[in-house]
Amino acid sequence: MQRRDTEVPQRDPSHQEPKPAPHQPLPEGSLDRLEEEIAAAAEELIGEAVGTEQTALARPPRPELGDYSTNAGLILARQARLPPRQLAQQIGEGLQRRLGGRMLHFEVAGPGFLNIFLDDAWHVQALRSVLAAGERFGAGGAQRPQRVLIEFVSANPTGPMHVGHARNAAYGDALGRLLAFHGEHVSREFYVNDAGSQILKLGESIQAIAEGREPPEHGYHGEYVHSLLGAVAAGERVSAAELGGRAVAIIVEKMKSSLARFRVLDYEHWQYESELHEVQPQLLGREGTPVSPVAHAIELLEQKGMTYRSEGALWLRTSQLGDDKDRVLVRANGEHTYFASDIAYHQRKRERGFERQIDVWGADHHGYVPRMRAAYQALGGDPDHLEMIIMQLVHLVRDGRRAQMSKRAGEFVTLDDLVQEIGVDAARWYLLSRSHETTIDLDLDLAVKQSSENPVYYVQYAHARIASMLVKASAHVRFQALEGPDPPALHPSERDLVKVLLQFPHEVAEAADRRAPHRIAAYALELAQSFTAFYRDCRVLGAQPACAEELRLALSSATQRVLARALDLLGLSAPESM
RNA sequence: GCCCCCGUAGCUCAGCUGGAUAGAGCGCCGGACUUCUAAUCCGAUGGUCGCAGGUUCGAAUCCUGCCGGGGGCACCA
Repeated sequence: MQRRDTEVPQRDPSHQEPKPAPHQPLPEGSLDRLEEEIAAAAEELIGEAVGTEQTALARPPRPELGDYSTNAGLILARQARLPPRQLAQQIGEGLQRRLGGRMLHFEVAGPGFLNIFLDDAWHVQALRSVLAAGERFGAGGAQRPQRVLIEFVSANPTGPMHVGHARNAAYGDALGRLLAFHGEHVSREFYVNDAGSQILKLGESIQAIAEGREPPEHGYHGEYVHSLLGAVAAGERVSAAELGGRAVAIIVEKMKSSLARFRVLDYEHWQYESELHEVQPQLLGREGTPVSPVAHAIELLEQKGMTYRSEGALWLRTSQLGDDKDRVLVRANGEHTYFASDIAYHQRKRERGFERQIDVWGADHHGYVPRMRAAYQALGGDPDHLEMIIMQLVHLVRDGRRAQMSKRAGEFVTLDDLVQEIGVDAARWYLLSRSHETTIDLDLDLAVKQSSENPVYYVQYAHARIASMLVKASAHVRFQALEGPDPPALHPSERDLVKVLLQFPHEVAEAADRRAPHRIAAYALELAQSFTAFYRDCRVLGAQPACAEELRLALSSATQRVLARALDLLGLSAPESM
């Protein structure tokens, strides 16, 4: 074993840092630590601080190329004024002095890669660091935790949620879980568009059907409207507006239960658009009297000189802030546009103290992005603090051809249909294992047929396998601390599994920073595969010597924990048995 | 016309803030169940990374142009 005091990187030799307590070792097995050592070795050579943003510690494509490789020699060659291979060689020598026996040897390869070969003790120590982190392994990597508000789904309350909403729901929910685990303070909201003409139309449609008439032109048809007839009692005379309001209440309740079944974590707040038009006692306007949030936002924009009147309407100068043209806030007929409500909503969110707002929108809203960003900026917000994530569409495929999703044509797959047909886990995996930036083709018949082959079950199976194994083991082995002597030699599959586990914090950080939960799905599959290979190659229960069994149980336990975490981040279940 | 997304194996998709011989799942073909869960495993097949230039030691990745697919360009929501 290396002496610890030779391994502490001394970035500033003149500053005496307190030695770490013997029982609180630095996370020697962590990749951050390894990167630090590489950077330190490079700095020692170059004699100045090096930019490590560009350098990367990677897993080489083939095992013969070592456990890890770094491109530091290539990236820093210019700064060091050395040929890349020569620099890599010297960094390797420095690293060898720092890591001592933990590094078996190194090789310089290709144009200047430094390939690093680590010994078994390094891997065992790495596993210990994973175990020591416990449930927090991979958590809390956020640089500076912020109050983040994610608004997602926000389906119009005029009909059922379709597969597009399902994708939005799965994504927004997973992103929320991911950011929270990463260390952000996450809130979730659903924006209910319960104002405007569409709700009136909905009321009129229900009225018409209740009275045996045809719904009005551009009204709502179909079974779904029939299911809302409970909003009006037999013989009762109510206005279309009132009826529309009642229908919204019913639909929102339906959406809540559908989302809960889809395992979407509860929203902190359901924001009704209509409330943004109501006078809020605590919100004082220019005149010193209470105003509505919409009026408040418009006043602010007027004060900043960002509005003007033209053709009877009130306009916002969004074209000054990157939009193609100016946009109307108040129409000539005196009604507010949807845009005005949305501005008020975003302003309220900011005033409520959210430092970052993430809106998850459908692809059909992408043209809306520049004006919203402009408005946010016009109100004094930092445009970088408003993220509008555009989800690409889910295309319905029937008989190998794309079909338009249309309520009238019956080509309409709802969130509930999807859950009923293939289940929550398969549906979520299907929607979350792909980037939100790519369109998805959904052939429901095919999805049903293939649902049993969904890779999600492979991941869950690995989890269940470990669970069942650990139940058998727990009676006679203590493994959590991994206190025994290191086993004689690790199997390649054991070393590989350790390295895949070590990747997890990095994967979480990447997925969170890039708003890309699908990376977690890819990682979960890779981890399950590595575990299965390990399970195939290494007998766990009863392995000899005892320290080998202890290590393998520890490895299994750590894997189970990370699998469960990855599944949870995607809102998937982690069954104990299958 | 302008803007956004996509084009990678038979299919569905990863990889895209530049790294080594481009990956996975499914499908297809051949094999493995008295052994810790066979919802598994092993092997085989499978690619002009849409096309053409450019930048670079190095391009699926960055830049430009083109082709193809999808979506959006309201005093609708």
